[in-house]
Amino acid sequence: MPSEIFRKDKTCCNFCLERSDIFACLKQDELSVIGENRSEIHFKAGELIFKQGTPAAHLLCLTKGMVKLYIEGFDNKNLIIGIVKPVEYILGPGIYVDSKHHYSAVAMEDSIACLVDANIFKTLIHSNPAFADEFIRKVSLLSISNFQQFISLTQKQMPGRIADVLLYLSGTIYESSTFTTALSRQDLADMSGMSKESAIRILKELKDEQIIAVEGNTFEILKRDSLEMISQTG
Amino acid sequence: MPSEIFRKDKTCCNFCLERSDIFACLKQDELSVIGENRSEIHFKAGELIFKQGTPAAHLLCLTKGMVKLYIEGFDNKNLIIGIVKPVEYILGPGIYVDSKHHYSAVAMEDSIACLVDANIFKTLIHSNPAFADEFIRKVSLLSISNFQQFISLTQKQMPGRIADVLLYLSGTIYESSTFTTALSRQDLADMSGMSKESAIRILKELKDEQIIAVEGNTFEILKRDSLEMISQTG
DNA sequence: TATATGGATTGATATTTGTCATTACCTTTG
DNA sequence: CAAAGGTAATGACAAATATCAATCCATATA
Repeated sequence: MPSEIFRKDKTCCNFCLERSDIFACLKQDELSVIGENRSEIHFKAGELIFKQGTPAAHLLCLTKGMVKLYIEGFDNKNLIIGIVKPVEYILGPGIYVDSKHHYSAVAMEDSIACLVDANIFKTLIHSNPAFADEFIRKVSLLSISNFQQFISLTQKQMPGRIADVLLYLSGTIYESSTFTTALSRQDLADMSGMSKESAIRILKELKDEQIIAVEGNTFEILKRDSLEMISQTG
Repeated sequence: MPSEIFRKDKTCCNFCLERSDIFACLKQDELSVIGENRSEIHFKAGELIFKQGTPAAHLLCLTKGMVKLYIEGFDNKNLIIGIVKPVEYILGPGIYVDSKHHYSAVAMEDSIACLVDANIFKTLIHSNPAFADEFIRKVSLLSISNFQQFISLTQKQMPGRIADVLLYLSGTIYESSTFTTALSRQDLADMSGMSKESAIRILKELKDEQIIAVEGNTFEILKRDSLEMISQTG
């Protein structure tokens, strides 16, 4: 349960406390440790939050805005592996391996994030088994969703991949059949592993077939069934 | 350090103890718990060890043979996400999420594996922070290597992908520039996300260019530099 | 030995997808 | 207003890749 001091302090980690399930199992004094060792950072839309290959020593908890995570590949081609929205935290796999970032993060919109030293996080995992379980559960969920994207990108043709991206954005990220996104067409292409032109073409086809409506950066899923069918048939 | 009783008992978990780094941080009594609660299973080449979608409640530690892990996609197409050799353990992400397998495992050769109840594993993670760290480290490493494969499969063309598979087999799995594998051409295709025929064609090209030698299921890397170049240039 | 079986190989062809060039559109800036 | 810059959209074309069919080859089986 949230303590009084956190209720009063209407910033970052307090907010996290109320939303992100992973903090639910922390005791009051453990939350205090986090609260005392965090720094809140504001990012403007488009700003780089951290870059692949640089040293990583912090857990990042997003409290406002939206962030895209992407692996930088060859020829300046990126692969977007996920979108993060409040209140969700980002803790790359490098923390336990080589203390480096293995993907980059960019603020898609003006965003606010809290940084907590990774060592504090590790200490909590040692001292609180339930917290450790929650953390491993989180990592496992991420791994499972990676598998999904893996299959989508390697075994489906372009319409199926675009369908998956649209269903992901509508279902998981914006939680609405209509959504306006800060993602560019290039970003959608980077999520579905194709060229920008191909992404545009597939979107136009879906639009022509009245399966979706597109108006600039506003999308509406008109026939979810059809989209799911396209996702299935690859 | 291995205890006397484990030294005497020359089977599964004792062997694991001597090899797999994750067990190094376990205390003697903790190892005993594992030792008392394991069952050793023999698999013939080609046998299914567990199937995607079925209930998962065990940690599997491979002590002999070789196992391929693959995601079953659409149209009977598989994506091989990794090869496991002794002494390595397999603990899918489902254990902490939905207690189901999220990929299938098949014995490539005659294999022996020990099964340990996942709950025992979870208990150890609670009681032994160093073990928890090792485990999370392992999961993180897996995640990082997933990213590598992700980029390889989505951003490289066929020669680059085949090069990556050959370098993986030579470097990580067989640890030799010459190796004979139980993997079929279809398996190599399933590792690199292409059709069997395409895989065969690329292998032939590499052979024609004297970069590798192929004789049935025996491969030899003749020019590692060239192969790495092909991997880089996609 | 003859015959089946399954993987490996090859060639021809069709499909998918990327690249390149051009234009349109929209916003910002001088 | 005009110019500039960026994203979006479109068409023509080229490259990458899959599919299909046929053949080869080794091994198992009758």
